[in-house]
Amino acid sequence: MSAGALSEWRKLPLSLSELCINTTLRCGQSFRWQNISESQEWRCVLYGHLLSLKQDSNFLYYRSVQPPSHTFTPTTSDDDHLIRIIKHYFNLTPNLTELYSQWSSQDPNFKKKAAQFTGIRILRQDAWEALVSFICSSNNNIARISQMVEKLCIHYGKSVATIEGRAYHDFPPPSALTGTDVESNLRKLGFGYRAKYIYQTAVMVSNRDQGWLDSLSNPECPAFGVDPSPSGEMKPEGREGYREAHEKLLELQGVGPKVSDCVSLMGLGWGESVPVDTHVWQIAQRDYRFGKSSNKNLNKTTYDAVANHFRKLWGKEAGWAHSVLFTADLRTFADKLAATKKVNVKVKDEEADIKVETTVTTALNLKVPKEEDIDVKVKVEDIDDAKKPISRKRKDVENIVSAAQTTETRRMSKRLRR
DNA sequence: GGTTAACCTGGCTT
DNA sequence: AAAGCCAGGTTAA
Repeated sequence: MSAGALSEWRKLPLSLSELCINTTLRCGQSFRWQNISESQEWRCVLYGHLLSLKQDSNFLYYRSVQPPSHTFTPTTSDDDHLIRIIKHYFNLTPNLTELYSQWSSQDPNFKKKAAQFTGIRILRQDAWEALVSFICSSNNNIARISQMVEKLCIHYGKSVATIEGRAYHDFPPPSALTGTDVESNLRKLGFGYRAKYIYQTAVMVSNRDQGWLDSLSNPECPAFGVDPSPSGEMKPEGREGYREAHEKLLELQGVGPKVSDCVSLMGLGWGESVPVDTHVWQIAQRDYRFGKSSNKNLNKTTYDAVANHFRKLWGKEAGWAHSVLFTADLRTFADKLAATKKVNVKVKDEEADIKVETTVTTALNLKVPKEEDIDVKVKVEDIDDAKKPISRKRKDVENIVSAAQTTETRRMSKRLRR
C-alpha cells in the first residue's frame, strides 16, 4: 500500500448532460464513493486504484495516487490506464443526450422529469461488487447499505492507499469471504440476516469456474479489459443473454428478481434490465396506471408486467431511463425540485429570511395524483437552504418543500412529505 | 403455484 | 425517553 501523494489533476472533456457525477454517484447504484465536501471531490478504489474525481460544466477532472516507484509526473501508460477505467466504469460510450431525447419523445412523463435530472448514467460496475452490494440492499436503506459495503472493504478488502490519514480499500474478491467465520463476523459488523447470504453466495461463486459471473455479461458491454462483441436481438422480455443472466443469478442466496435485475443492469451491462422495487412500483402506479384494477400488489406477474412495459416504452436501454425516474423520486433529491422552485420565485439570498407569500405554480403539484392528496397547512419560517449540505435531514427537506408552497393551505402528496 | 410471515439493524418519528 | 416505523427484498413454509 502507498501513502500520501495524489497526482495532479488531469481532465477529460465531458458535458454535464453526458455525465453528472454528483447525481450518478448518489442515486443508489454504487454505495462506495466518498464525497469530500471541502474540495467537491469524489473518491473510490476501482480495480486497485484510488481514483479521485471532480467536475465542472466542461470537464471531468481525475487524479490518483502515485505508485511510490514512479516520479511525480504520471507516465502516459498510467494515464491511459486510468482513462480506460473511467470510460469503462462510467459507461461513457453511449450518447446520453441522444438517449434522453429518444426517451422524452416516447414518454411525456419522462420528459417532464428528465429536465431536472440530466447526466444520470448507469455505471458499469464490477459484477461481484454489484452482486454483494445489492444483496446488502434488501429491506434496507441507502445509508446503512453504504456503511455495510464500507465495512466489507475495510475488514476484507486490500488496502490500496492512505490519504490524509484515511485508508482506502478495494472491494474484496469472493475468495476473501469464504472463511467459516465470515457469517458470524458479518453479523457482529451489523449485517443482520444478510451475513449468511453473503457468505453462501461467496462460496457458490468461488466454487464455479473463474470468471463465471463475468461470463454472464452483455457481450456488447463486457467486463473491464474484455473486448466487446455483438449480443443477441432485442425482445419484449429482453435479450436471450439477459434472461439467462437473470435466471442464473437467482440461484444465488439472497438474490431475488429485484437484486438479480440490479446486478444485470449495473454489474453485467444489460441495459434492458429494469429492477422493480417499491419505488418503481409506486412510480408505475402513480404515473403509468398500474395497480388500478385487480393487480394491486407487486408480485411475479406485476413485476414482469411493469418491466416489460418500460422496455416497450423506452427500448433497449430501458434500465437507464428507469434510473432517471427512480432518482427523481429519491428523497435525497427533493432539493433539486425545491431549488428550481426557488429560482422560479426569484428569491434572492438577502431576502432568504423573509416569509414567502408568492403563489407558486409548482411542478411538485403536477406530479401528484388527486386521490392520494391530503390537506396540509404549511407555514414557511425559513427558506435559507441554499448553502446547506446535500444530504439533508427530514425537517430540512420539509422546509424546502414548504418553501415552494405558499403560506396558505395547499395540497401536497404523502410521498413528498416523506 | 401463488401468498405471507419472519428476518437484522440503525436512524428517525412520535 | 421508550416504542414504533421504515428502508431500493428474499426466503421458507
